[in-house]
Amino acid sequence: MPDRRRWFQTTAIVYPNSRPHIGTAFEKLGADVQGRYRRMEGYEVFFLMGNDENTVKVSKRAAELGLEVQAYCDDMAKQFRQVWDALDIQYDTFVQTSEPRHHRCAQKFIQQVYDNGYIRKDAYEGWYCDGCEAFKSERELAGGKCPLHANLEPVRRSEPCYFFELSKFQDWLLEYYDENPEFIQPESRRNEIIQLIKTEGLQDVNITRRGEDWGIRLPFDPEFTIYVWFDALLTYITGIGYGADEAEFAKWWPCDMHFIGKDITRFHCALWPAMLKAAGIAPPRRVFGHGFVYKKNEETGVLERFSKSLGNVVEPMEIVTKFSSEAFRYYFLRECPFPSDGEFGWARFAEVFNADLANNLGNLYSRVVTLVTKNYDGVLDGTAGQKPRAIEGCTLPTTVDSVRAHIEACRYNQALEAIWRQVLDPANQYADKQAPWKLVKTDKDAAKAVLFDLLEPLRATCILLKPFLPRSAETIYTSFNFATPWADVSFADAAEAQPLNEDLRVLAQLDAGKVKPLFPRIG
RNA sequence: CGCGGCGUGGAGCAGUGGUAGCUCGCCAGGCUCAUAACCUGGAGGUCGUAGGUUCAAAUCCUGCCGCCGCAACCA
Repeated sequence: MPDRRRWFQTTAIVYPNSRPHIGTAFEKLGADVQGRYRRMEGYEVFFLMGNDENTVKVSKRAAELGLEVQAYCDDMAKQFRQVWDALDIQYDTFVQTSEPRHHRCAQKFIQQVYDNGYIRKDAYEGWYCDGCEAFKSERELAGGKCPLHANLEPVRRSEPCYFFELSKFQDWLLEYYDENPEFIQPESRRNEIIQLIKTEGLQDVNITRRGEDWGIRLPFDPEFTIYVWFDALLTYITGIGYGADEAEFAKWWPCDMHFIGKDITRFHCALWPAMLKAAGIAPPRRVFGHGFVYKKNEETGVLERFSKSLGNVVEPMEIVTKFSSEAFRYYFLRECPFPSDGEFGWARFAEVFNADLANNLGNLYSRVVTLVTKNYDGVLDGTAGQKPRAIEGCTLPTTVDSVRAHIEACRYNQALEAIWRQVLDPANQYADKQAPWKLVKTDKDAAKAVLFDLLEPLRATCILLKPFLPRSAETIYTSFNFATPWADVSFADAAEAQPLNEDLRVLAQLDAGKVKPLFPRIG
């Protein structure tokens, strides 16, 4: 057991050749919930994000726009961060791979791997397209021609390069997977990778490019630059001090969770641990390959991949501006299973928002506040030191345990479902059954007790929702004088009623005795 | 036989051997504190298909059909 529980997590490093879309945001969101949850649970958390800028595509894009590459990268990084900030992604560092620090540390790393004897100079031979000025794989040349330059004949070409000897790590990797069943998550992805390696095997990979101006120089042969994958993965260690601040690096490494898209599991589950092993560094603890979000075509009902050519890209800011970051967060976390695929459609978005946020949570909050305000002037006398009675169908300790388990397995949609079905629904049912608005006319104390009971599921919900909807949960929670300060709440507090030192009262700002709707219905 | 995933009431999903469940939508009723919100009840499924194993299969096995991902500006 480490003396202090710490949690280091990362999200995939993004190519900034276009602005982030919903799918990119989905990943950041899933990681954010995990990070916020771990913080609540007392972990010291470090959340690393960044942009992958040392690629030919980026320099081309900058050239198209007539910008200096660095200026272009800095501007994109700014734009990305604006989006992440708008979505309340709570990250601790944002690495740009064009930073001098990253360059230095990456060079140190590759030198180490070279010194350890896992990089060899050889010749790369393949089909080269003069139009693209790049090598093309057999697959890309299906039909014998480059799909982008059908008028040109691909030529056989050979050129010097450096190979990373990935094949040497195949057995070690399979062993590592075997000994660490949690390494690749979810399980379906793990099976996929193991199967892939067993059937196709791992080949040595060319990790250099020649004749590029933009990128990181190979320290032992400056004619070459480091190929983007080898360089990008290093962000995960250069961002926490590798090669610069060894104490800091030792504190955070190995990584507890790399969040990545399912398309790049190979790089993170095979290449990355092998690179680290080659440099004498421990492999990461877990890699989580999340699913993709597809766009539901509102007219045809067909699911499409977000793509510029289809013109169906939805930018996160569009939703945040129209609705709110909380609405954005809720939809994707509740509606799209993180471990597998999900879909986005405007109609569905409104449906989910209205049903769960407006009608259920928002309405429960507003009916309770109104009842307490109207009938008791906002103060429930005599509730100091009291404990609420349990509501039928709502066993908080059980629910808290299952929500916890779901979050730890990144099953965010199931965590949210549990909160709604096991806490909020019973609360609304209890309200209806006890009818405190009626009871208050005959037995004011009994009605008061019912309202006091109703506040408990609301309080627990806020705590459980804190990683998911940080703003709304805070607004609701701080509408009352609950005992534990918002900044200090943990899941354990949600399971057990916390007696107050003073009578319970409504602190929310009211307009004519009513709260402003937190989630105004759409439509 | 490249690898992998999916096919459950109108829509979206849960359910890995033992009376088919949830959300939305729809219909009827109740309530009126609340954001025309809330609560109760109902209609609607032979769980893609054909076989097999079993006392018992949506759930295990096999064949077939259909859809999708892994290779392309794209997470």
